[in-house]
Amino acid sequence: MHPRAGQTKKRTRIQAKNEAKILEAALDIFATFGFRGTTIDQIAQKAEMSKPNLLYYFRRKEDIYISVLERTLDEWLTPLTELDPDGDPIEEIGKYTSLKLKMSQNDPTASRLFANEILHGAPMIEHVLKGSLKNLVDEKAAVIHHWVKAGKLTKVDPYHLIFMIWATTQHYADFKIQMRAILGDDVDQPDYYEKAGQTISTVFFEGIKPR
Amino acid sequence: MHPRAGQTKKRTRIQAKNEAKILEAALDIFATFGFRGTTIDQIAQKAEMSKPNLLYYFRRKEDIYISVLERTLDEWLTPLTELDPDGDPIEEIGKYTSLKLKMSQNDPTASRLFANEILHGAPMIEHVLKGSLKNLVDEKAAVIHHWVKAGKLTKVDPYHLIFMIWATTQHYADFKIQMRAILGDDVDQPDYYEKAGQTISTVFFEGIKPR
DNA sequence: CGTTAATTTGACCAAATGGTCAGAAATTTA
DNA sequence: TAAATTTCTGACCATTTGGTCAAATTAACG
Repeated sequence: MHPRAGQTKKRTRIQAKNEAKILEAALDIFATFGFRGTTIDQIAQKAEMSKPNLLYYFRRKEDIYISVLERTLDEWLTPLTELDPDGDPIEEIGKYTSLKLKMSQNDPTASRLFANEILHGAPMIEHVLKGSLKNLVDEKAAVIHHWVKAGKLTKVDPYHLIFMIWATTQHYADFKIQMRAILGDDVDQPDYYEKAGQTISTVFFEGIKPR
Repeated sequence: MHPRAGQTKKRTRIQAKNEAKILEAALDIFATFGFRGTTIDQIAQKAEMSKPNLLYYFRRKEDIYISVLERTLDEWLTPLTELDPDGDPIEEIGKYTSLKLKMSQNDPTASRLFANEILHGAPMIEHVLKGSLKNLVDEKAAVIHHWVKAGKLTKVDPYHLIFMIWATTQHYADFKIQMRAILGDDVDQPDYYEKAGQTISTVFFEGIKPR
């Protein structure tokens, strides 16, 4: 029987293994070439199986894509959920920024996957953006707003601050090729990200205006 | 005779008009769907001409794409060239940031076009990135380095500072759909960008740590 | 006006690609 | 081991799409 036919049916060992293999391969390919730029054959080749066999597990290309997006999304949102309202504002934002930067360093494909999707109008995950993402951001923006009101942060708009953090950190995943063109292979060494983190921290906390 | 056959040949009135029409249409489509996601038919339709007629002016899809990239690139690099070594550092960086943000507001397609190209590995413009872009950035990074040495800026790495400015400002073009999902239609109003500019300025100049 | 050159189009082709299907091979289960 | 079920594959199909071409139409020019 087809593995997707019944959702309640128990998953086979082979099924679990192959689905994982496909999704892992697909993440890489989709992140590099986007949805339309990716062919099923590419994924199949990377997952070391024939195209019809891959289509035995996922009926349509779109199904693979959505699965990959969903699977990556949780991991992607987690850091923001950990922003603690009761913690020290500077420390909390520092931790969050640093964590996001680390994710750009260690798993740039996830960032690129979303960048692609959003650039193309987010046709597949618009409802997620307007749903759980919006809710989460609204919640954390309120936390930051509270910190500002309490005088624990300079007066800034919480939403734009969050956007700035996303922008600066994800830039290190999405635009790494541009950085490599400018700085050469230094960008592949760990101390590159250390320097990035230092600069980001300094600018975010102190600003560039000397005192 | 084919218009592309002889480069030195004078361009017809019709030729100039249609080429411009094509490139304008192509910018929009390529920025939205990327290179592979774009079909010649889409561009032809938007430019209000038949596909074979479009191919009369540009032999291959790639030719259109490269033309669009080249045409947009100059405009894209101009602001950085205007960073004046003899000006006041804070003022110069402020002007640059504000100009880039305005460009994201008024011509987001250009930003998205490059974001797409770079995300996909910059296959068409790698040589430009390693050439004129690298040179320009090296030059301006030296200027910033000088400012830092002179104590006119907080101690930050010039390259990472430039990357931060790119990231934050271009984010408002590339990720506008995500912002709209979170903030609604406010993002289409002018005071949205004003608020963005204020927040960016505050963070960049003062930092978020209250004093 | 009439000739020449530029422009436009419909019809068409070949390759790429998403997806199907009948049946072979392998695995599980009784 | 034998039947039942799952997994896998080669061959195949339909559509999309980049690109060609001969011929028709229009514009330019002497």
